[in-house]
Amino acid sequence: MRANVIDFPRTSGGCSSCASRRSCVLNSGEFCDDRAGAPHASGPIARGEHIYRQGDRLEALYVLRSGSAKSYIDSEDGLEQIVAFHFPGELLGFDALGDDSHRSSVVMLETATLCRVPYQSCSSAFSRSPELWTALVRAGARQMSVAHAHGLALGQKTAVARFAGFLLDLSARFGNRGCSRVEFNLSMPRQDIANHLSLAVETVSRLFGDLQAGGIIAVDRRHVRILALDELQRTAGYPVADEPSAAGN
Amino acid sequence: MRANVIDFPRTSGGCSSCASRRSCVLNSGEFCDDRAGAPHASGPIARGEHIYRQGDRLEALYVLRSGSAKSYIDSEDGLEQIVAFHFPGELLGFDALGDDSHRSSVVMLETATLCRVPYQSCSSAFSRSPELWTALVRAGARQMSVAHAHGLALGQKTAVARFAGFLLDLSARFGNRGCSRVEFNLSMPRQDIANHLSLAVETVSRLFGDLQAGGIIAVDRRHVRILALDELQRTAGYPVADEPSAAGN
DNA sequence: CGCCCTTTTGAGGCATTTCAAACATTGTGG
DNA sequence: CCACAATGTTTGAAATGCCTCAAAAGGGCG
Repeated sequence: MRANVIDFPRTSGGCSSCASRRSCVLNSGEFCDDRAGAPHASGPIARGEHIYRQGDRLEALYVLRSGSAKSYIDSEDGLEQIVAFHFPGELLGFDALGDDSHRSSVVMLETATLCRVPYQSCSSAFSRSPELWTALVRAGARQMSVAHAHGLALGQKTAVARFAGFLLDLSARFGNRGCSRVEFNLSMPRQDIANHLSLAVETVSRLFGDLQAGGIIAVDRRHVRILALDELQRTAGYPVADEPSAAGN
Repeated sequence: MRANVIDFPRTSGGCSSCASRRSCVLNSGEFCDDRAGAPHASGPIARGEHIYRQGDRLEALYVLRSGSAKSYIDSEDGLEQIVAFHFPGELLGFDALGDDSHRSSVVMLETATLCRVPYQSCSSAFSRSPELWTALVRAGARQMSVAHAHGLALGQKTAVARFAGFLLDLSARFGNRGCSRVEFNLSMPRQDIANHLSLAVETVSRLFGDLQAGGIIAVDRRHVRILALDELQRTAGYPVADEPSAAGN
């Protein structure tokens, strides 16, 4: 259990030398090697730069290799919603497969690198590398579950519960990448957290304060330490011990 | 424009005689024919019956042939969220591809029939019928966009806007199936609408009343007529003419 | 015909937003 | 290196949209 790192490692080169290999959606077949045509890291992409924008024609899918990003959608009436935050190993662009044009935009939260997977059609993708294609579809289906769970949280959970759930989600994802589950740095501003959870920035700020006052977390700017994981889970609505579970709606 | 039917037609037999063919996710390749092994209609499934439940192992994907259904998820803390309503031609079960177990449950809202597409693995599915598989993945990706849009609505739109958007969504989907866009029957109770939009039943009831009072719709139990489509769109937040569009969050 | 489920209506409460302003932080140019 | 501007964060007080609670009316079905 070497889980005390609080920042993602960064390497260059092919998959075999990739620090994010362990949690990479591509890491499930022999295609993940330093062969010609295999996925490879891009050059560094700066914070604020877009990988693609809503409406862009689908040219490639991407896998985040290092750094972090957010994807968001714009509605016809000018609303904007951050659909997800992304960390190394995660698939970007799946939702463009519907009609070959991106239905969301992706922008980096910090300097990052990514692997580009050129795309032409499902058929060619599958023919070229069946395992790769299979892994991508499975990752897409998982994203669907995440989206649904997020929708449930947005509609039915209180502000604290959503917020606690957000921290736990980050905790788990960092943990899965070999980083600490209880201490990490947020790569996004409060505003982005607020938008993602559909809360006012002020509310997010207050929630940080409340959880800290309750001894559940310790916050310093973007640095977060989880002091009472069980309490945080309880707050998020996850049954921890033998609690009375609330009936839905 | 023969769009004056207010109920979905029902037929039996193969794809070539399917009344829902025009809007079917399967209708994009030669696999959609009355060959051996091609998709075929099931016997009638009664209202309240489940096709599969959250946690069930993935054995097949389904396409709704007639009738309507809802899919919902249960959270660890007992909350339940209706993720989507389904109409003829739509794909069911995509989210199970992530780890081969269903992440949601599907139950019929009225007596229905569906086509079963046995599933073993992405590879076998693709090998057996590349076009079918391609169509399914594309449908899955489109569902992702829908889920994201729904999340945006849940978090950032007011109750009326969500409700109006819901009616417009139904309107469009009925229209795409050759039914009337302005007059239709709801196949789900108020409670289900409320849950899907994350509102209280009482609120939904009041919203029906409000829109009717405003002359925008006419309601009689589950029968709905849209009297002022443009007003409804405005209410939903869609820019109709040259309106001031609100800045997002 | 009567029971039960669905739908409607009313009144009050509360979680979260909105508005307003101070404060901290980072980056920039002098 | 410091002043200044721009951005990000925190805190307080008032406003509000939707929910909760309570109860009655309407329809469907045995």
